[in-house]
Amino acid sequence: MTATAATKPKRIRRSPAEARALILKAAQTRLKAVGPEGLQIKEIAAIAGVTHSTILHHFGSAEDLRVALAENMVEKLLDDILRVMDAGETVFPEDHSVLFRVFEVLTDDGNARLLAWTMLRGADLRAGEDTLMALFDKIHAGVVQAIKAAAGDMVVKDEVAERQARFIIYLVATTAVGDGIAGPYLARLIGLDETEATKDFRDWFAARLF
Amino acid sequence: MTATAATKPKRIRRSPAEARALILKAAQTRLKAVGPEGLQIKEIAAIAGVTHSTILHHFGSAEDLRVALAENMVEKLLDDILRVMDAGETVFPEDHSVLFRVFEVLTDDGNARLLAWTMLRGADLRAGEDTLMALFDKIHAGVVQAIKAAAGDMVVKDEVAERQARFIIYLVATTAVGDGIAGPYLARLIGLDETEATKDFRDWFAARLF
DNA sequence: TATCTTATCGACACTATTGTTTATAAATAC
DNA sequence: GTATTTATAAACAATAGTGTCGATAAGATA
Repeated sequence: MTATAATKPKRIRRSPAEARALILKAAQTRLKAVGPEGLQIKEIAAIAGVTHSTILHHFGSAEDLRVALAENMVEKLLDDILRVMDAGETVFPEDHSVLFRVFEVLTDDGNARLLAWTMLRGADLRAGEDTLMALFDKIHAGVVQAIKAAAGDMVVKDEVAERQARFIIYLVATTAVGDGIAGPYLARLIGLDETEATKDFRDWFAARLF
Repeated sequence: MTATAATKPKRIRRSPAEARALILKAAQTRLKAVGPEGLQIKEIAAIAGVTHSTILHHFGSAEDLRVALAENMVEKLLDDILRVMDAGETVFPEDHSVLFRVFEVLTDDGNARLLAWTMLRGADLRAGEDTLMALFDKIHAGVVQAIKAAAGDMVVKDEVAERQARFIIYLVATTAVGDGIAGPYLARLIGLDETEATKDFRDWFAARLF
């Protein structure tokens, strides 16, 4: 509004990496605001302050942008979980922070919805699979350790613990995804209030994981 | 191809209820084949053997058809579960058939995907809520009974059992929904093969529900 | 039989979204 | 300073999917 600000804003030329990051962030904002059905490139472009053809230039297609966003999210999520696991001395099962973090990111931030949306559209989500599997391996190792810790004096065979760890991870992941999508609806039907459907349920769930 | 069959098939005029049922069934077929993203009224119309404007006539809009389909599915699912619960003498926790039925309907028939799709589009799914809540109440009662049975000689307070039953139902529902959507993807990442991700996991899950 | 209702159809119109093309300007290299 | 690259933009084209309209015919009612 100032006189000096009246200088017409010229074109901003970003590096590809910067542009992609900017657009992904705008998409993330849009996702949280209106859900995955609002994820159309014109809207995202408006938030990012670019035109929709710029997005197409960097991502190839609208679908590819959504896939990139989902992959980006999964990777950040796993990374985040690993950091929480590494941070706490007592991870499982006394400490519920890891589990809460999973729910927080997937449910509360709308990422489960994005993930579901992307998958329902038949996207492959294969890119970066090696990275993700490596991250999962680390998480798996942490859970195995937690299982043995929870067993106390009892000796747990490696194979048994590893298998159980995979099941636990699968359970947590599917539950968080389902919670993120159908949680509010189910809670209403079943008769759980806000607190019960989130904090109470998550505590109850965490307590009986091991 | 026969000469007699050459009689031009006249218009078939159905009752509204019949027409709706026919269309819903076609939509269900299409859903299982290609997932919710293929649920477009022209495709459904082709399967049902009617034109897409007939669908619009009976359901009002394409979105309303999807909502009707999802509601129809939820109601049939709950009804089905109740029937399984009533049928077996020993329901929970020895018998896993109820749980397996939930996964079967939600995951294997693609209904979790439909449900998620409908919810992600922001549909309300409020119609028939009273009916659904009544069904849920019955299921809840069955689960409470199972909890007490599982406790054996130990006395379980009504309040405690009822609360736990709600959590269990919530857990099963969210898990099945998440499994139906992200199951295959997660299984691949975690390293579970087909059998482990379905039968084995479901058995393991059922065994530790109570 | 005559009349009325409405389920069905076919063709068309509308809109939202994606993708394409051509031009320009901002960095970078020489 | 000149040339090259390419990120950005604006206008245009294409498409898919939904919804509308008028006409027709199958039953229902009298």
